[in-house]
This record gives sequence, C-alpha cells and structure tokens, in this order.
Amino acid sequence: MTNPAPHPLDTVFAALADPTRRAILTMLLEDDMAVTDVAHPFAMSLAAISKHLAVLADAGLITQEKRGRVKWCKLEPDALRAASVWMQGFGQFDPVDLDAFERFLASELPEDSEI
Amino acid sequence: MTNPAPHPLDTVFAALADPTRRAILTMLLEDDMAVTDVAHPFAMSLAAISKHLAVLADAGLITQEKRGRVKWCKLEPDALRAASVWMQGFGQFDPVDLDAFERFLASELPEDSEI
DNA sequence: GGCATATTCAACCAATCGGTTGACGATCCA
DNA sequence: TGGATCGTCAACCGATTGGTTGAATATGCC
Repeated sequence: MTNPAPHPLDTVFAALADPTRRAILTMLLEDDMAVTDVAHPFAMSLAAISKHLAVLADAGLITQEKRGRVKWCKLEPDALRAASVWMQGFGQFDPVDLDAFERFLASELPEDSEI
Repeated sequence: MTNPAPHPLDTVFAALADPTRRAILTMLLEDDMAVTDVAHPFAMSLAAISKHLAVLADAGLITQEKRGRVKWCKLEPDALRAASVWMQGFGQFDPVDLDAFERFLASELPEDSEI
C-alpha cells in the first residue's frame, strides 16, 4: 500500500524538472500568492496548477495555508538546501552570479507573463 | 517529429531526480568508468544502466568516449552550473558544508556497493 | 576464422505524469 | 437563503519513464 518513501532528493529534483513548477517558484519569490493568482499567467486549467502546487508542497518547496476561502502559497527555499549541498559537491562553483540569475529568471517566466 | 527542445534545466533536473543516476554521478566523481563497471553495483540489467547513462549524457552531465570496445564515462560537473545558479537564487545558502556532503555521499551510494 | 566481451537496439510492459473536464465542498456576501 | 468564488476530487487520456528480455553490432584475442 504505502510504497517505500522515495529519497527526498528524488522528489525535490523531480519537482524542479518541470518548467511550469520552476516558474511558479520564481513567482513566489516575489510574494506569497493565492492558488488562483498563481494560475493566472498560465495557459492551463486551475486543476492542473493545483496539482503542480501539490507536487511542490510534497517536495517541501512551498507550504500552503488556507485562510478563509483562499489558500496562500509560500515559498520554502530551505527545501533547496539539501539539493544545493548535493550539487555543490560536484564542483566548486563561483559564488552566486546575480547577473546570471537575472537572465535565468527572465528565461524561466512563462511567455505571456508580465510579472 | 522533433519536438520543441525542452529547457536545459528540465533535462538536468529530471536526470538528477533518479537515485540510480545520482549514484552513478557519485561513482564517476571518483574516476572515469566503463559502462560495464558502472553497472556492476546495481541490481538491474546492463541495458537499463545504458539507458540511464544516455539520460545523463543527454543532460550534459557526463560525456562518453569509445576507446576500443569499451565506452568510457566521464563526469561533466560544469553541466550543474546553470542548475546551481538557478537554485542559489532562492536563498543564500551556506558555503559548501563538506561534512554534510559526506553524509549525502553515504546516503546516495547503492546498498550493495563498496565503492 | 572463430569465440568471448562490451554495448546498444528493439520490442514490450506496468506505472507514473501532465493535462483535461465535470462535479463537488467550503466560504463569502448581498 | 442563495449565488458567486476558491479550490480540490475523480475519472479519464495520451505520452513518457524505468525496467525487462533477446537479438544485433562492434571490437579484441587466440
């Protein structure tokens, strides 16, 4: 019934492997958002976004808190720490290059978004 | 026929999402290896490992060079740079914690491996 | 030449993924 | 009370994934 729990890195990396989910994380970097607002820039159903958010929550990359009707989504960047440590072991990368990060931000946002 | 190329981060993170593939990368951290030797510690067919290596190569995480009969697999840690930059944007993580990395190494190796 | 070794190919399979639609439960508000 | 909004659930679908097996293709060696 309950399968052997996958390694946490499995779920984190799998969550990051989808461009929609990475775009969602990028949006949440700005501010907490309601599910409907997260869904707005994407050309897919609310249910699809709801599933993506569940995947992110399962990986610990976001938390969701229901206040009234609306469920707020909050980025949990700490969940990336283990993955970051793992990756850093494969090479001494330069300290964060903010210019490079800006370019990645731009390339990650969905086409029709103005966020 | 040829689908729109996925974002490079898609393939890198997807490649990292599988524990077998992460274990392979960890083994290659030690030294270059032939396909058969990569396959040795794992309880699955050579063909399965061959596919995993193809996924890693497609993501740019390894390169493969055929010398004679044997195809040598070489880690390409630079392929992790883009992913690392992306992740670092979500938080200022501590500089590399080597102790933590050792623990991850241990937890990543396949059970029956002595590498 | 002929055999063993190294690796991939091809076909197949069950399970998972990313998406859809429509119905549903909760909550707010007039 | 009743309608509108917020979000999930359930069932379904086609494509992809991670594995298998058996045959095929190189290459090295006696």
